[in-house]
Amino acid sequence: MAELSKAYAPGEVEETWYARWLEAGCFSADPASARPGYSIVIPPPNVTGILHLGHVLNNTIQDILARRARMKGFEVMWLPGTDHAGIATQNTVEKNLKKQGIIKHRDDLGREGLVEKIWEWKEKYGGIIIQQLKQLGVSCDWSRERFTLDPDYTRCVQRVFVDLYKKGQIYRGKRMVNWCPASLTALSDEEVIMKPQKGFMYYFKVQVVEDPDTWLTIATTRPETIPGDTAVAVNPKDERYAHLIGKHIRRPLPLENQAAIPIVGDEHVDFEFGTGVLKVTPAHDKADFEIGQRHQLEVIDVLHPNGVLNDLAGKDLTGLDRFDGRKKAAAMLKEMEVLEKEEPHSNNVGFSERADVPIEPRLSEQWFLKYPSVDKAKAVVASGEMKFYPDRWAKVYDHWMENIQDWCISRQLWWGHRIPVWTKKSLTINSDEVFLSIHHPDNPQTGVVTYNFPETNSEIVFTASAVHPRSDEWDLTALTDSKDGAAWLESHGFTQDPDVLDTWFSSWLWPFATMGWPEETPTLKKFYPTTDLVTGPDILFFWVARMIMAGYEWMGELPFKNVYFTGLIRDKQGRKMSKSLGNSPDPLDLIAKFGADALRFGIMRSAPLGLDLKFDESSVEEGRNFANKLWNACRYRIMQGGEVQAGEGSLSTDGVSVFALDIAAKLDQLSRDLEAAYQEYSFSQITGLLYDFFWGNYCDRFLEAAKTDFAPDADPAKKAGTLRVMDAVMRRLLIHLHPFMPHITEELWRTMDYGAEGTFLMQQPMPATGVLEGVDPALISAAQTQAAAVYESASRVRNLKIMCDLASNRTADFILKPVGPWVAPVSETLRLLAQAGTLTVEPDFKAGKGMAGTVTDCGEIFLLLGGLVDVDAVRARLTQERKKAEEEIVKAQAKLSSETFTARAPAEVVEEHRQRVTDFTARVAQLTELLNNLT
RNA sequence: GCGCGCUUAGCUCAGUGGUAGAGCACAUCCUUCACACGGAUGGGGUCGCAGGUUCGAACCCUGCAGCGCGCACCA
Repeated sequence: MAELSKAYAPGEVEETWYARWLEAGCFSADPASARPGYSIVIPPPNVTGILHLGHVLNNTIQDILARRARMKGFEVMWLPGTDHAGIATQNTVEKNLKKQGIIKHRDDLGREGLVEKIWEWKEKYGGIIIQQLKQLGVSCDWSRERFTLDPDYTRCVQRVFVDLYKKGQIYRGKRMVNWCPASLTALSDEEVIMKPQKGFMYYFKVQVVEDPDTWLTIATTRPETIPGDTAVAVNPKDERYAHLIGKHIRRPLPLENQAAIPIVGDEHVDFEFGTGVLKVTPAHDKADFEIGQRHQLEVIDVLHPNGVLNDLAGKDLTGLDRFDGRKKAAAMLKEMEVLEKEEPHSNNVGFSERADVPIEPRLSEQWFLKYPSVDKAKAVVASGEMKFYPDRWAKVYDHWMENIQDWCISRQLWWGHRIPVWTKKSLTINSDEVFLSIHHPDNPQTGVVTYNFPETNSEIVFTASAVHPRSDEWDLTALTDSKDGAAWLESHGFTQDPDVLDTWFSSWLWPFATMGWPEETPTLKKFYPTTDLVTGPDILFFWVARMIMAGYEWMGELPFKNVYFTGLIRDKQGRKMSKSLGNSPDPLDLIAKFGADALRFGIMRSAPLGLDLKFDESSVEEGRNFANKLWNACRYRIMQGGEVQAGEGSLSTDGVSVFALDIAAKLDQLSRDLEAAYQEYSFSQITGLLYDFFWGNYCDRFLEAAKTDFAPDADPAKKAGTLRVMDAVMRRLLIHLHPFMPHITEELWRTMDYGAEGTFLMQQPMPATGVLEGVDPALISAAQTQAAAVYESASRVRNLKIMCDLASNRTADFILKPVGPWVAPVSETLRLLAQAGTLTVEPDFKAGKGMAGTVTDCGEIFLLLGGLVDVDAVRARLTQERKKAEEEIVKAQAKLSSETFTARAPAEVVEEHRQRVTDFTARVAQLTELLNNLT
């Protein structure tokens, strides 16, 4: 055993062990292993991301699960990787290029140029977060690192797209979508966040064309869209307006085109809201679009994609941003004297999650997906086959699945998986064999035909649609998931769809696309489905739900058995971590300052199950202190010398003190409690158990008690026994602590020689049985009672010392009147723990006058310091104690005197109360005697 | 509007029906040969409010309030 420094310095230790683990291949997963499989796929961080505390929490949990599983005998695969994160990454790189003055607009580089720049960026910065994760000590199998734009991965995405298309789950359509005017792309519903906004409600009046005396008042929050209005709607049941249906009003804007637009009746209109008259702008509102469909209304789009008003908005508004246009339009209405009022109004507005600007409902041609395997995905959680922790998220999941909407999967971006669809327009019938086969009688016009190209060994899926009924012109759509197929299409004049797929359309394949799908690889066979998924509830719909559906659709099985949802990390005031607030500490700084183990333990200790975590640096400091304490406990063991008891096996109890037996019993209890807490993924409970055991029981009690056996004149056999127990307990404690604090435990394991040279703690099997297996329970129980009594008594004596105003370092002499013959053999330990000069055991001791004392579980203990005692203080203390005991008696007796209690409460509860009365009565008697002695 | 969660010591949180707990912070004492990143002792709580169930409620039920989250959304 080596010497240890007085304080633990984590820096070098952590680096060294991580390098050793990597070198020894400790993290690599072998699909051929005979051990049962355990797997986790990492939630892939954004490739341009840097490590933040959310990652620390999430990956520490995964590492704990992975390391524990390894020790429990599983072949563990933790698969790491990164996500290309379409919008976020393209935005980041574009912004950066603009900042550097390389481009002003993405078009300056063009598609290929920009994508090339993003790849350069990815190569340069893409690995940062992975390197940072390594500093945290995570045990991912780095040889399996994947990226969602790897060639193999792309092939999976394309294959899935083609497959869904063939199944009729994917379609293209002109729909109202959520348009981000900043990123210039469509978004899914999940990427829109509703935010309460303060704006104005504008009330303006319009004249009925057929009845010039009648004016209608319309309330709107968006007057800039008036030029796009193609009707006004009223509820047909609304008596105020029903008679006007079919007539027209004059649209006030644009000034140069004050068209007459119809008044239509539509049930959608709520006559309680506003004036009960709704302006209908089919191009810029989802509900309005639907009204437009019902009444065959014209669609007038008055906005450019970037949110600037276009020519159709009229000469006064064109060129203005939508928000400036709003003010201008309101001003114009006012000038026309049709603006009746504007009043402050709060409403919810959808914002683009990424760009944080209000989204614009916009009619555009997009690809949509009807989700596959919905029923199976719903059932697997509802039935409990897949478990959510905490399980309340199952309800949220269920609700979303119940109301599931088609997914807009196309994005008008360049960074991502390009949609594997090619088109050729206005083809006329000719001798093209492909076309002829599509135009087969069984597949008239729109059928899906798969064609295999022998020369390229690739499959292409075609559909054809007539440009006009009975015309000879056809539009062809072709899909392929192969490079050869793509090449064939390109060379035959087909053009690929310019859009890319939503990032999540690749992420949802993560659990199997990373394992070699569609081949039936050994990895898939061994490690799919994965065991645990650890993620945040914020991506429950984005990712988790979709992975479940994808898992069933292509693997025929669920992708993971358990999902653990972490909380959000907030600052001490409960605010979200954000760059602008500057309240987000850099994990690497924390690691440098306190060590990775300290960060891991600290964050886990303050992470309540299923709740947000309020982070404070002091928790990491506590982790550091804990590590240091552990270090010193081992250091103390080393200082005692003697052979270390390596290896497992049950503990011989010959000559072992009650204190040693007690700590061994508590260790076995700890092992059981930990197992139960792991079953519930209750990490704060686990850290609590470990902390209490080590600090409270092992250090504060056992280690101090053990010092009796290490005194120069102590019995060598006793010393050996205590050391034996110390080693057995510390050995297992290191095993239990290892998943949380891998580096320091590995270092101590080596230093203490607990394992054979060249082996690692991280590869140690978790012992299945307790160290006291087979030991007489009565023996253990007696030891525990005695040890507890000594610890309790020591505390009372220390308290007595302080009451008598004796400083901690003052020695004082005591007399102990023992409660039984077992006390004398442990009295030396009690003396040590109580910091007494002498502690004389005298069964027949009779206290004299003016003698301070205390009642303990070992017996009455008196202080032999007559004249120096602050009698008043001791009296006050004893009186207070007696009062408390009397109150307890009153409480217990009150219960016992109730007949309903004695009749209805369980017998053991009643008995317990009787016992309490007896115990406290005895205590009161003793305290009274002590008080009498005082005067 | 619907749903979910939270409310316990100054702070962060444990505590699923039977004696209210921990860590930190605070106060006092102690550098005693594992650790001052430490030890010892102590003070501190009508368990958000109001009802109900029960012999007994921090815990179960109902209502209310405050905070947070999710879904939906009316121009």
